[in-house]
Amino acid sequence: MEERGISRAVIGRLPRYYRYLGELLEAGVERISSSDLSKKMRVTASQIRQDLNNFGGFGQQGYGYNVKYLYTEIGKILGLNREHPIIIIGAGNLGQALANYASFEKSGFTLKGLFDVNPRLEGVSIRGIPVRMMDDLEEFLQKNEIEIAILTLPKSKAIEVAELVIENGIRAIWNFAHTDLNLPEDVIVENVHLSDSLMKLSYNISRYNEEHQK
Amino acid sequence: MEERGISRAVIGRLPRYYRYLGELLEAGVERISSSDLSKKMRVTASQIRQDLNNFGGFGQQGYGYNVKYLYTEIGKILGLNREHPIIIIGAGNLGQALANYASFEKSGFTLKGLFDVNPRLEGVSIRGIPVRMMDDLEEFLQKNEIEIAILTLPKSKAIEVAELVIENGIRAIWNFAHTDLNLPEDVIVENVHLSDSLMKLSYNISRYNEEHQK
DNA sequence: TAGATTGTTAATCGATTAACAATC
DNA sequence: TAGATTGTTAATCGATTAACAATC
Repeated sequence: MEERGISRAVIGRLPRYYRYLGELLEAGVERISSSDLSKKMRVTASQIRQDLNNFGGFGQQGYGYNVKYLYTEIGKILGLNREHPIIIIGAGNLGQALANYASFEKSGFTLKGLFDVNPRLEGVSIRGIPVRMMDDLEEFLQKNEIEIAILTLPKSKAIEVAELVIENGIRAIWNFAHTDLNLPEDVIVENVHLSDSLMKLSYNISRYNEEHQK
Repeated sequence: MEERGISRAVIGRLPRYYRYLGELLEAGVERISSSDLSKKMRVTASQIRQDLNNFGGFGQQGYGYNVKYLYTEIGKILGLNREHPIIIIGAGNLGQALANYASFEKSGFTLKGLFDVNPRLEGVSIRGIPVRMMDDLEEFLQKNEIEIAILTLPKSKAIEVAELVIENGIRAIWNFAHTDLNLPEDVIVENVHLSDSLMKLSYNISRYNEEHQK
């Protein structure tokens, strides 16, 4: 159904569309036109129609888009209709914050395991999932089908742990270590750099200050 | 020095350049050519030169770029040479994770205060900063010059708290609530949506799976 | 000087916007 | 049917890449 060769720019916008449609759905809105959505999201109506049409016609002339249908279809494109078994490696504050973030579950990301080196965390459970020690990781991966490993680890550990999980069948990594992981071609990685986003904020503040003291 | 009208795309790449240059600096590398940097970062050398030239000539023909100088200059462009007093509102796992992230300090973001509604956190300190109760926020903002408020709050609280801090002089917000904040024009906001990044990972997995079962 | 590599212009490519015919 | 709004083509705009003259 979905065509190959959709541009990065379009994909990058889909999650945001999905979120806004989710909000409309919760608010009980049944249908919406590209023009109304564009006002809400501060993008052009043209772009919304163009983006959606990459995947086929989800709307109807003279009517607009059915919110629930569109929400579901974008969910399918993003793969949110399947289950994604995940584990989190590194159960510090960030690991625990992610583990507690229940909305992931709603989108199909189900937490199967939590790992850490810190023996003090042994016995601790988060949302019913016990923190396991790193020594048990390899065996765990062999016994359980896990799709995504979420790494909240210090830079120094991230690379070796990434290699370990890949050896044991993991094909996708969501990386919060403060370094880009450069892994084999067939491993799918998203490197998250919160500090990049903070630096952009800082840049915008600088520009703002410059303009306002002229 | 820096010109107006630099494109978003360029700004978006600066933090990544900055990070890589930081790594080179730590590794003791003194100079680097756009071509070597391009291999390391998997972008074109042309793009690196084009990007940097938006801000003036940082390199030297026949030599390349001095790593330390370039690092410092990009830091200046991003505003990392100034101090940015910050507070974190919401001292749960995510708030604590951010408070503990010491590298922020290195880039000029100094933590001045931590706030939460949860009385159980009263008395808890993170890196020497005590968690204060939300009732004290307004007074605190009036007595201290704070530039950035970091919000790690549930959706339902985010909007009212954002309005409160803005009334008390905050001009920049780094927002981790699961909703976009639409605030007055003169407030600078970065909305962080971790789930967007996870959805992109999910999309990439889907495409990968499609291709490999053909 | 010869070699290397930038700064910068020109060419290409892709993404966004505008416009409108198709159609519900 | 008339009105509304999509799907889609064409026009515009911007960003990336290629090429090379300037210069260290």
